[in-house]
Amino acid sequence: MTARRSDATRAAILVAARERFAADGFERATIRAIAADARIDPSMVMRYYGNKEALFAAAADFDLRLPDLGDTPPDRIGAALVRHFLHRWEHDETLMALLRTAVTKEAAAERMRSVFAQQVGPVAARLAPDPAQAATRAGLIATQMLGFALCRYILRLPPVVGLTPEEAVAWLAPTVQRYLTGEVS
Amino acid sequence: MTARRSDATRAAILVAARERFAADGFERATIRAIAADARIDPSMVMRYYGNKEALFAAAADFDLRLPDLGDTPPDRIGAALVRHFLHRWEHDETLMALLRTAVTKEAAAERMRSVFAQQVGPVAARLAPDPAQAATRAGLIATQMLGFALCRYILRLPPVVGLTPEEAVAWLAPTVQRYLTGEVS
DNA sequence: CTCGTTTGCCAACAACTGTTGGCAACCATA
DNA sequence: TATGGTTGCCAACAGTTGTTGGCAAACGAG
Repeated sequence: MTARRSDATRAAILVAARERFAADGFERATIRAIAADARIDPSMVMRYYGNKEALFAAAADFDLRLPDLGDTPPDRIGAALVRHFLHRWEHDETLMALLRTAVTKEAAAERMRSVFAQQVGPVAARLAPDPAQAATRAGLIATQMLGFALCRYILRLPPVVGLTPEEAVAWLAPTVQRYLTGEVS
Repeated sequence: MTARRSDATRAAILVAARERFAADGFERATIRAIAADARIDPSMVMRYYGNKEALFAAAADFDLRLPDLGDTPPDRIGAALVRHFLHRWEHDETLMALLRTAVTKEAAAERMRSVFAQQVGPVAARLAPDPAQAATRAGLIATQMLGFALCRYILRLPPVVGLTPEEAVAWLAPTVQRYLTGEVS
């Protein structure tokens, strides 16, 4: 596949779309605003991505990129996971775009579900004492990590915004660790 | 103040507005749809509530109604809080309307912040080992409770939806308890 | 150079949005 | 019964939205 001359435009649209979706959510991010950011005509967005939903699907294509964790001591996996989540969240606005949209668009919610099922699920499956609980444990981890992101990056609750990354890890790691490997109460 | 003849209409509008805001979020919930649900003309909504933002403010007026907890053993407060949150969430769509909107509307986010600061804050202030940490502890509780609500009621992650209320309490109570009274790691 | 394709912009459409003003029916009070 | 405010609906406005079709310039293969 040879590089097309319009690849730069396509990429610029994608970058602008991610920014707008992350900052405003799906409905408030308009094609016109995205096109203006990318310095092209709104009709180009339609030509290259079909429609707004497809553009979002392309812009919100996301991978958690969980590290292997194979050589991490089992009792430190919680901290490693929290640290990784935090890092991903701070350096990639795709997650923010996805969450802001998932709250009101079923298609985005479905993608969020699959991200956690396919990427956190396996980690839980490998480490949970009882494999039958793996999905539940992955779900519980999702509640804590997504809740933290919601409060810190979206709602911007002052006490949560004020935590340093290491303080956040110190507080959340035991929770995630317990959800992953702890006994059922 | 004598009861006006239009009070029933006002109330019907508010009920319909809460339902729509909870189900669709602020932008997708249209005045026309709300009016249709309430079986009145869209212009009535404007006459009685001024504009859409004011209508939302009226519909999303929310109180967590945290119980006194004065006679609850300190080590059971976590469970009591989780149980109460769950109950509130299942029986009042106002919280859902608020959360769905807070993700994209700053005014709603601000209300969410004040709900937690003014209603969860005092509980933490009374029970936290170090009063200086009260706000942080309240914030951490918010991350877990809002994250759980997000995953269960909005994103509908299957493993989280599948938990019975008592299972949810069993899993989350230790987390909330630690955030409230546990030592800093 | 020539010609078909690609890239881009402009203008417009149709649908939907929040919002407004006017008009008819109703009601309580005098 | 007359009057002034209340309740409700209809029609319309102005702005914004996603989306489309056509046209001009630039490009690349022959």
